[in-house]
Amino acid sequence: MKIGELSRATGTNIETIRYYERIGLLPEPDRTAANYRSYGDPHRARLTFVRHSRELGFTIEEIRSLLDLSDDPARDCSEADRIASRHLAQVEEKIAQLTLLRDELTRIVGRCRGGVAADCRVIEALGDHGHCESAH
Amino acid sequence: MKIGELSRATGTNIETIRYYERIGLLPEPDRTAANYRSYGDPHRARLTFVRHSRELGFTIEEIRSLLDLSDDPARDCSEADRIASRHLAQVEEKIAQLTLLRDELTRIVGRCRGGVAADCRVIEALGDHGHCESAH
DNA sequence: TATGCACCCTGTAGCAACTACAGGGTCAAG
DNA sequence: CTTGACCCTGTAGTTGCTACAGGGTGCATA
Ligand SMILES: [Zn+2]
Ligand SMILES: [Zn+2]
Ligand SMILES: [Zn+2]
Ligand SMILES: [Zn+2]
Repeated sequence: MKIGELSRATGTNIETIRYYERIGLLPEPDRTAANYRSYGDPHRARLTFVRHSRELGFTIEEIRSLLDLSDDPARDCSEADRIASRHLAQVEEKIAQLTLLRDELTRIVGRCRGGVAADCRVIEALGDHGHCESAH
Repeated sequence: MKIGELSRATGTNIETIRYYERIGLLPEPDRTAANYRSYGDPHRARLTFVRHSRELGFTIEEIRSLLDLSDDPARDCSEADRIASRHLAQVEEKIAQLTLLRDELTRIVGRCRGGVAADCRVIEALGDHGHCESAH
């Protein structure tokens, strides 16, 4: 399969596929006589793994570790568990942070009664954290 | 006040202050005889506005628009309201997205029972979105 | 007077994870 | 034989900083 086909099969931008190869996340595929990249099913599975992990928010380096692990089927899987748990914790923290932000923004947006910039409570609130109710 | 003092007064990295000047977010300050930047209270207020807005998640371009607005006190403030509301909507969307992610990750992490990588349900789940319960 | 040290300057390069060209080659259909 | 779709490499841009390298300035101390 050529790169365009792999791109369509996995919903991945062609440039992104080449990028993953360049950084060593995907192995270099064979080439045709015309120097075109030629992929097989293992490549497709690996790229699917990468894209799905990215959609779940894992970083490239985390994915690299997870791939190393799955390349070595006899290894203990506890590292995968640790990586996923740590990532979950980060997502939970990010949610907590954004929730604080959302509450603060809701308060700020609600203060505007229209008028000129000089009197705008939104602009005033942005210039002074003292008007905030949380540490955000 | 010199840049180090402004840095301490606002909790902003010195390099960041110079960066904001370079991209035109902060005006070029006067210079001392030794070519050191020299700031006054209006600079401090402006930088405080920028930092607080950044902490609330506004982009540099949004902050640029908000600053333009507050530089022109007679202007109608509805644009500020629009920018803040749109940002709030984005934050809410991000929270919704991360919540889906969190639920999916929780499910995935919960599947690991230990053992070798070949049998790991975490690695299996990462390689196949078919195991997911939401669109995340 | 020398010298150490904290501070300041400019300019450039790096981070994450892509994305977007420019400038060229390949191949099948009409 | 040309048109169009596809492929190649290499480089530069995105966002919002951060980290030097390689220099200059200013004040206190030995
Ligand atoms: Zn207003
Ligand atoms: Zn605040
Ligand atoms: Zn496992
Ligand atoms: Zn999924």
